[in-house]
Amino acid sequence: MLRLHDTATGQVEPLRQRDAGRVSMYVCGPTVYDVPHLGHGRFSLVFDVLRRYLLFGGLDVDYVSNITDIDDKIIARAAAEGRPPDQVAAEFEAVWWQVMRSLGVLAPTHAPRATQWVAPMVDLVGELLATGKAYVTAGGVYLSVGSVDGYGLLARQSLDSLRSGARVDVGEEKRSPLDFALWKRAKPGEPAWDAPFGAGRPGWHTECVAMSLGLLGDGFDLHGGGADLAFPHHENERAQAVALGRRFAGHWAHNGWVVVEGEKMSKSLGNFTSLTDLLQRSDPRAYRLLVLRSHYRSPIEVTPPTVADAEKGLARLDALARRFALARLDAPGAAPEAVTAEGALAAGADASSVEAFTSRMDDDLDASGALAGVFDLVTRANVAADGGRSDEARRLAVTVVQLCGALGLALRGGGPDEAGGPGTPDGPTAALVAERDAARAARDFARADAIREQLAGAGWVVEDGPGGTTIRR
RNA sequence: GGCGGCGUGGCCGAGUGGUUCAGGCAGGGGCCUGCAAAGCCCCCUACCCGGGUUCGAUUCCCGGCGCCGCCUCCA
Repeated sequence: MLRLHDTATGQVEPLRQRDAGRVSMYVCGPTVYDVPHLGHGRFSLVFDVLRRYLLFGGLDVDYVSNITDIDDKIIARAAAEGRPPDQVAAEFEAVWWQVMRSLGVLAPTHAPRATQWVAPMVDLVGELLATGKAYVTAGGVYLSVGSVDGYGLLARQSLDSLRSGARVDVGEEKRSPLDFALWKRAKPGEPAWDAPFGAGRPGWHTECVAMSLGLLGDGFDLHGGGADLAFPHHENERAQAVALGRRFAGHWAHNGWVVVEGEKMSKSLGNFTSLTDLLQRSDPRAYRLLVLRSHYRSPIEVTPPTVADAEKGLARLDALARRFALARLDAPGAAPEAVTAEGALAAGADASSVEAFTSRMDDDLDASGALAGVFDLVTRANVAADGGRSDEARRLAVTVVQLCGALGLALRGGGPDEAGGPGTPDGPTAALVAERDAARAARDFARADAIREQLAGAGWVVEDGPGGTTIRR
């Protein structure tokens, strides 16, 4: 049974299910006003790993992750570029899904767009007004947080203490600095939807309430996102649900930062902040491995050296898959379909290793520890193979591939038909390989080395094994 | 000002009141190999500082120092 840190209590607690055998989770998705950055990648990977691990345990998972496609930033960018906001949103949403695919993130069960949920949001704001806990101003509708019991839970601070630190914007019509917009009245030229309290657009915090409750129902199991969403975003979502007397998320999970050279990543810090850049420069699986290597709540350093380190770790895993000609879990995309414990065992994985993996992961998703166990299996598999114990070796190697698959890591066994694999050498290249084998058989090592140079020049890594020369990219 | 987190061996990064241990990467030495690559073995080996609790603390408590984050849009 998975135990997971809950931001609301500050404790690691069992992740309870409202409906037996089924987990309902909501993860705050991106505002699509720009290309995704490393932080988007991290939360997507973290919650993908969580989801996969729940699936691994045989649970069904309803996974909802939204697209915020109407927002001040989108409007600002559209205005700056002289095009409609929905065009900006559509462009960056497309980039988003493409990046998610390349990271091997399983597609959400539902991926609602804010603009398609405006009607429920208008209803929700109307209900809040009816309770008297929300109020209308010239600029829109605000929620009075002082009327909400327990406001500050996720910040783990009292309302008073939050108030004392709050910065007050001049010119706002809020009754309290912490009150937040449920609805923003449209200024001329801005996109607007009709509402009884004035045409405008929803405030950011409102959409997640409407969509999570609408798609997953009251008292859904888990709400997640990056640590900076805990306050105020998630707190403000919770406040709305509480104000309406509805049961909201049963458990809150937040992942840690991406840092660059010791500081929170920011767009001003140049290199590697864009996820698309990272994925162009390195194996997308390396970022997943990097994320898996540290605890999900810890900050991670993502820099060229740490990425390179992860790529080398990946190479060790791939080499094992190659040695045993395993790893077909990557079809059809960059990541495997969900792997279940049952499926892993049926595929021949070692039961005690699966158990060890499970107990690590059950402990607040200790992926780093689980991964250490996997690397241990790599060594054991190689040792067994070197020692001629091929059945044992194969069982351990299968375990590695299956457990990596459970974490969403597709290993590459070097098969020519493998998605994302090296591809089949063309005729002339294959002829060179054959010629090199002949030269080695004839002990013409000068010729063999020359051919290796030539192949290396074309980007092939040459490996001589008992069965002859193999090459790979 | 309020609240929270972190400080581990060359680097990254887990974990724990006590004999041996994370794990990866890098480095050194060996084995294997025609040479490489891959693989295996061995070595390098830590817990910010000062008190306290304890038979014993890197692990618990207190204090200090340093770093980081949230309190404002932010993954």
